[in-house]
Amino acid sequence: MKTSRFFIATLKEVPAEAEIVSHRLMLRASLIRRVSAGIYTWLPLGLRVLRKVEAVVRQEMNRAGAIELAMPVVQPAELWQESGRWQAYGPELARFKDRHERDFVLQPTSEEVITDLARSELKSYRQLPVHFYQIQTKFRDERRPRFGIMRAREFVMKDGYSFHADHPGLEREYRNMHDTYSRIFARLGLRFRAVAADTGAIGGTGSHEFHVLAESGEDAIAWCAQSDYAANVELAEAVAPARPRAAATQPMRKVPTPEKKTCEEVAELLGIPLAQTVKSIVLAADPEGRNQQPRLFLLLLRGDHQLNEIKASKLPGLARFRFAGEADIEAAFGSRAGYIGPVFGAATRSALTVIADRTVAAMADFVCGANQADYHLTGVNWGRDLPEPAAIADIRNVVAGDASPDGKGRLEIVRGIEVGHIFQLRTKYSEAMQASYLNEKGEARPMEMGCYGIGITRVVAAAIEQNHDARGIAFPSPMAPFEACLVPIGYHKSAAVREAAVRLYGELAAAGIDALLEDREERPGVLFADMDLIGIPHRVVLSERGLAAGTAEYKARRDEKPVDVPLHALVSYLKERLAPA
RNA sequence: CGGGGUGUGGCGCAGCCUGGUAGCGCGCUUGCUUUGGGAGCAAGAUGUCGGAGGUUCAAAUCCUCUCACCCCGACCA
Repeated sequence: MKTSRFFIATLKEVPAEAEIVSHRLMLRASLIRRVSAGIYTWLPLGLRVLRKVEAVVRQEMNRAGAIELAMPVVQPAELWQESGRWQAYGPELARFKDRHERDFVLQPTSEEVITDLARSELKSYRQLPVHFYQIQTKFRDERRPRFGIMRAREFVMKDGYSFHADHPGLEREYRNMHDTYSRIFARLGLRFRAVAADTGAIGGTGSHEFHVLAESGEDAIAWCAQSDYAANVELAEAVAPARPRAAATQPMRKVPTPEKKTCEEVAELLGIPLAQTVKSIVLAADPEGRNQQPRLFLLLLRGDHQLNEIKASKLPGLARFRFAGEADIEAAFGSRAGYIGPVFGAATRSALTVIADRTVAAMADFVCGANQADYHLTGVNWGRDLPEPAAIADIRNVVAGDASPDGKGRLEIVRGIEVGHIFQLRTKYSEAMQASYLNEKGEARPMEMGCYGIGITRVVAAAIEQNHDARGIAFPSPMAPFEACLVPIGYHKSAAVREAAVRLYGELAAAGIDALLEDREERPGVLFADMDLIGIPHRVVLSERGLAAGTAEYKARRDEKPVDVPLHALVSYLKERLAPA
């Protein structure tokens, strides 16, 4: 491809709309342009990148035995009513009526349509297992689209759905997809990690997320260098301290702490480590009934730890909790928020449920609020100053240095961008939509289902987050818009350079190298800057000087300095660099 | 949805407080020079100042309403 006949519309300045690196670079490099919030045009350069990612995904999915099909973007409401998602999905699901006033949705995923297909086409165990997938546009009316293509409303996803006669069959395919996804992201040249994810209400062994590691990632991942444990922090278990609780060494004392409300302030005032303090969080669960009081829960966490709301919501009675208000707190504790604690009389105790984090349950001589404004208690000990906690649970986020739940080392925390998710759906949809098959005995059985997604468009943004420098994008070769570029110096001045460039370009094309010939009438600096910005991984420069010496100059995008390569050896040299396919 | 912010040539911004000829840089057009890391000089073109209403002799500027977009929180590929 000649650049003069392609569309490159790079920007020197960053549009004000962009905040994160990948978004800025995608705009500057002319990969995308915004049309509306969370809705983008993929310019020719960006589309090439997208297609390359798709190609790798498609190839590996096919290799894994999945079969590609294409389902509609516009889907009838009836199927969604049948699965229950018409009611369950909420405003993220874009709905509209056609001219006959019939309801439709813009699909955010396609479980309904695929299950509808399966129930009408798959009748016998002999037809199972089967795995269908598509690569196609999705729409989710996000409450807050952001970061350009990273969290768009319209995006491209590879979504696959597998059907099985039994759970072991599903588990086999699940492992197959786990391996396939790992191969895909490895082939794309990304540093990634597969992590255990929340399985929600469905349960089972079944859900992993694939995260591209990047500082700007929205998710925190806990992983263990000494084992293969990795989990989303939302899910990662904080195990109980290995050491038993120490014996009490201090008497309980009430100390004045005027205007010091947070654990940090109190620790600083008293000159003690933050880890010696206990913070008290009050949650309220509103009852279904009309005039009943909300039930209050006092959650105790070490001062330097954070509440994990997902874990809390899984405790009995807290499925739909909210944070208690000032009024709730004062009514129960007789003190302002900021000074409350677990040491109180029977009246208060009967009004609420105390839940201590595992770490707090093992603390001794700790500091907490005194349930009296401007006072805290020090030297507090379980069993002596207050009853042993009624309930002990894991309610905090893990932090770096925590023991790994598999007992094989310590956890580290890294940030990641979720680009893939695999899930064992089991029979959720097949039961709701009566997708059953006949087994060997002629009995009807609901199909076991799995679903598997990769955010194709997000992969592009994530790859840029992970691979960029001051000059622009440094695409991993497998997803670069072009594999190599040929930059002749003086293309429009020197017949020798022009002829050499055209000849070499022909040789590269013949060798199957997807190269870009930079023939725009611009100064060299402009051309170099553009090629660096759009992230072409390999660059060859031709000049009169080099031609006279019988050499061309080669530089990889990430190299500091170029090297001279004899012209006659250039194609084989390049092929070697491009190598691993 | 809640909170914060921004809308001025294609892009990045100043001007607004204190009302009075709409400006700067980049980009674009033409010409000359330049040509190994985003060139120089000269001459140009491009604005209903997001929209509507109001105050005023006069509104980019003050007031009201509205729309769009961005950023921070609960969700997901």
